Amino acid sequence: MRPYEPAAIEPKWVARWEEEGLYRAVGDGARPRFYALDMFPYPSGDLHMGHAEAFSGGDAIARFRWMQGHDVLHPIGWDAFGLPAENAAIRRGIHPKEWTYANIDQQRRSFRRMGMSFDWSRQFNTCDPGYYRWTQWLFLKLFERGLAYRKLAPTNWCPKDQTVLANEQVVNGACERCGTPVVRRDLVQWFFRITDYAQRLLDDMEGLEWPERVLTLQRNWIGRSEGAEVRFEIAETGDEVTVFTTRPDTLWGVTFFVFAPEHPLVRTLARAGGSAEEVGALLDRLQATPLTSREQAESREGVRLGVHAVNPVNGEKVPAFVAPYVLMEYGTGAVMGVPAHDQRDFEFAREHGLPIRVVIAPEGAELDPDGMREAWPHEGVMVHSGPFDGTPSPESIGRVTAWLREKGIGGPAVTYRLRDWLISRQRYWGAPIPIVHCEVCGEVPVPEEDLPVLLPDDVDFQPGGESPLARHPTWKHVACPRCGREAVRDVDTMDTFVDSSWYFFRYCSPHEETRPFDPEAVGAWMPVDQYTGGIEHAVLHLLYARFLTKALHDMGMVGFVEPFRRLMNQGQVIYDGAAMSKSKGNIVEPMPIVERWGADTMRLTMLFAGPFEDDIDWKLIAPDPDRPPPAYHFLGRLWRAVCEAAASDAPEPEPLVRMRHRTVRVVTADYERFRFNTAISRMMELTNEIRRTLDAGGGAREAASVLVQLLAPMAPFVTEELWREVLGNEGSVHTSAWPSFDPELARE
RNA sequence: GCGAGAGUGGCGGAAGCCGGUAGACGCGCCGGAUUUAGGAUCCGGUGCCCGCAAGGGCGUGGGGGUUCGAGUCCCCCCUCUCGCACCA
Repeated sequence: MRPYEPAAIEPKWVARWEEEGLYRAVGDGARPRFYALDMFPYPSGDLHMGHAEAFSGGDAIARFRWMQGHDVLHPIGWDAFGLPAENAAIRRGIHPKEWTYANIDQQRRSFRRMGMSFDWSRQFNTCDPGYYRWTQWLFLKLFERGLAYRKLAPTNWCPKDQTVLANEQVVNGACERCGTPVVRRDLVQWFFRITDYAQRLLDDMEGLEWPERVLTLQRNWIGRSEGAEVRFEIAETGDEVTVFTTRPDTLWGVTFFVFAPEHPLVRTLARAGGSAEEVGALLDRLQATPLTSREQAESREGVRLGVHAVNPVNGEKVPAFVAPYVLMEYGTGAVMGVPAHDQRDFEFAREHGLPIRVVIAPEGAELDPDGMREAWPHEGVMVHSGPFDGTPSPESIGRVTAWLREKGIGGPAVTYRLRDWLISRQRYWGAPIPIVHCEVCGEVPVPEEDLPVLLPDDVDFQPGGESPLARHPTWKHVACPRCGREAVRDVDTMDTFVDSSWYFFRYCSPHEETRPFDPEAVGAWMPVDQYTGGIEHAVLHLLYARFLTKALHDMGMVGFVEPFRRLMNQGQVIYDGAAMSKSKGNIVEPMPIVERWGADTMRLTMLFAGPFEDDIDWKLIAPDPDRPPPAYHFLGRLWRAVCEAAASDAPEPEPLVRMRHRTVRVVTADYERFRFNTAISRMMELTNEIRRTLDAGGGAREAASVLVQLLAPMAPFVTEELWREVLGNEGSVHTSAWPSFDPELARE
């Protein structure tokens, strides 16, 4: 009997499978289609442990579906533009292009070595002009429909990376990529109008088979809030100011009024109220304050504007303030102050000596405003509220809202936390925004036939506050496409997340040269049946991709509104309780392990370590780097058992027959639910039973054959070698028909 | 604070929706066989406590409840992880 030697068998099969064209998606409709998608990798180096984990699971699903008779689309490509590659290239003193393509080559080699069942004929990189011309094309389509627009807005600026960031890319007030606290900058930037889709992004979650965690994250991020809007008037100037509130039932408790510092009326009202100097000083100070420290300061500072707001429900005049605790980005940028029933307003009132008026009373009790130590934000009965006295809480909000509408001073309103997606980047390594700025014509889209707007290679790409493209001597100077006068190109590039928000469409027809994708191919393959990737994209990529799909749907380009039917998140691979990182020096590389012990061992170890969505602590799983990871021993046992079983023609005893059928039943169900770990444990049991049977003189050929098939999606090499060379089958185990079971025999 | 999820041997983890011998499978450890040797292979043992043994007792974060029967269902509490966090 030959020993189990992964290094001797694995490379051989990589070559054979490619020769035989085993993993080409056909798309002829002869078999049911299955689109198995893995989040495409970012080429920042060789594959890491996270890739090994994610792709082991994604590949198992694709192979399982293949054996079940599906026509599987399992593509691969590279998310190749963006900051990390650019920063790494700068550190190494080489061109981002060179660095990126070298990494792609390396990752491609590693994927092949691992035996991934990708359809290599469909691969592409987002930094290739053949791809990004269509990213630019999509920008133009969004622009046409008013979904891409430019505005002056306060933005999150990363001082280290020298670019603006989207809200989704700011984590705890710091740059998602480098951890530097972001500062505020007012800049004219391009945005995608994702807020138009806020409600649909919420509603369409209903039909998604996604982990609850991810849906919750998206729901929170969109942050729908129901309430009312109410129009106040500024007594001294007659300006009308609308506020949003979730508690219209507390309107009779308003004792002051507050504007966000960025509110457009603040400076004029300050002048009108005689507080221009003091207010100006506050605004100047805030302008220089990083967003983070401003958000974290829970101070209740504020300045009296000197004007008053008129409460429309009772005509009372209350003093107006400007205060940093009110955010321009949420609601209308102005709020009514109800200290008795809102904690922030309570603190503000105490700080500034403002009256506290109780208008909601707890069941059968009174609140004493002077004795209150905090606001009372709970339900209760309305008091001191004119016509609404005695109205109990649950329905009071609706009644007051209806009344506001009748009186013409407000009405129901919904507000979302979601902000428009800022997509401009002041960096080199990205797709140029296909717009020309003309002094006469304004923002002029680059004509479709002139796409792509090529990213020039000869640029000093050091970040420097404005886009490096601006420093190129000639690139930006063009004739206006509309009037022919001298004009300049937009010098910013697009956020990498724009590139990745549509790549899954491209896979369906990757060689299209006259359009981004063939709608027919997209209609046939999509939505994606199974999407595998990390949870870190819960409110980034996954939200953007959903938005873009809906936009394409509205343009009549696709017939569905959700791109990913089913989503599976793998856990992280950590080491000794902490994330692997260069600074900690605890990085374990997957490829040396693959070279030494085999890809099958690597894959099976990942999948057996625990539930797919749970984190794996590599130190606990494989504490000694010089000893084989645990799955290696199992594969050796399997190898010997199958070799022995193949050599015997003795009849298979009934207990083994039953176990064989049972295993097929349970393992099939486990694959469907991504329960790789328990599937493997079942196969280990079958392996043990085969050994016992053989030792007792029984036969186990059929059981061994079934076992090899069941394991094939997770350990493609050893099973192929056993299937063809040991069990003597003609074709590949990976195109063999998934074993069936007799329900009678498969009973427990 | 709000939201989501989780607490099971020395360790990773099993015990589906719908209560039925808790700890499958594996790692580690202990003992044995084979071997020049082994980090190779094979066999046996391994939740905790008492006991030489037969056997007995205790066990799924804590407390209570429902039930013939609870890791699983209900109530209260504790701990941990992850999001969001001045969102009006």
